[in-house]
Amino acid sequence: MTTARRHPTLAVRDIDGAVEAVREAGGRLTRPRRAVLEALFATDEPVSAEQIAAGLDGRLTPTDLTSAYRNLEWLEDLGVVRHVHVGHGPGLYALAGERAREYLVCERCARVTAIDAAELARARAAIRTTTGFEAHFDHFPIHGLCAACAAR
Amino acid sequence: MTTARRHPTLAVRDIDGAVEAVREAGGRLTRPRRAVLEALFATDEPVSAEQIAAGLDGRLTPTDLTSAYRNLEWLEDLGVVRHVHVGHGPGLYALAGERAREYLVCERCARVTAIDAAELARARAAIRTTTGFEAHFDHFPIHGLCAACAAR
DNA sequence: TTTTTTGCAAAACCTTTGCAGTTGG
DNA sequence: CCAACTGCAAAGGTTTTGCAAAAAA
Repeated sequence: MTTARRHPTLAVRDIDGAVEAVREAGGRLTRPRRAVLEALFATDEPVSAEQIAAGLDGRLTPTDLTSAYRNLEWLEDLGVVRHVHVGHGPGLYALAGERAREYLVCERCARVTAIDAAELARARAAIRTTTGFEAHFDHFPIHGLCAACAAR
Repeated sequence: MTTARRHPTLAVRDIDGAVEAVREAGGRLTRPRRAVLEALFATDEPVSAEQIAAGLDGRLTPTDLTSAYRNLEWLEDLGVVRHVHVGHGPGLYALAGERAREYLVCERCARVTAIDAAELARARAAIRTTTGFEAHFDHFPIHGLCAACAAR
């Protein structure tokens, strides 16, 4: 789970697309590998390596935790997976190609809000203008006060 | 090192100001407590608990790591200290009252840029308008590509 | 068959906790 | 004196590493 170095996003629509990407990269489609991919396709929000290894809390085939971590890293290098840090807990993994999402975390009520990356276009433009940075919020979310908590 | 819950900033200009704040809070000025404060005043960038305990790599009186953590947490509750997460390493601590700084981390070259919080006013305004969030970037920095890395 | 990948155990890393002993006020 | 705090040791939570065994191609 590295911070620097970013992998080009490799969008895959379904398991078959992911399998193709794995093959194309010269990787093998092992059981844990498939299990990790199936878990990621079975959820619509970022999940921890532990949840993935547990088969999304029992709904899917469980896998060894170490294998989950290794495959998540491998798939992240491939560009198929990415991970985000929400708070101080474990990193949360998701498919990189999913409709680009970015996260907002309220530091008071701890609520996590996911929004479409497009919604932050103006903010990104402002950051680009004043700092030269091309910012994104899908790895470290935006922290602050949500509307409700800010109103007090 | 909690994420939710935010402590009101208590700006102190120097060690004496910090000592006064400690006293006012009914706290004792112990040796480790003073050592932590001295370390924070002796550096102009966020430092890890380990660096603080090591007396900023030998330049200051070393302290027990656990005491450093406990005092940092205590001082953070007081509002005198805050911490920021830059990448995947340990949390980095700084005086909360220092000229408000916010951080930008390049995910390619890993360079960390500190800027005055005021510079991000327009970005914050854009985020407020589109999401209702009152954002700040002194706990989780802004991630993205710096100008140099984005240019390629 | 050959190379990749697994599964387990163990370590690494950062941070917190328990507790008997020390110390600041 | 006595509550606040320390220092050590030990545990906790997350992630990585080593290595012999298993399995994909």
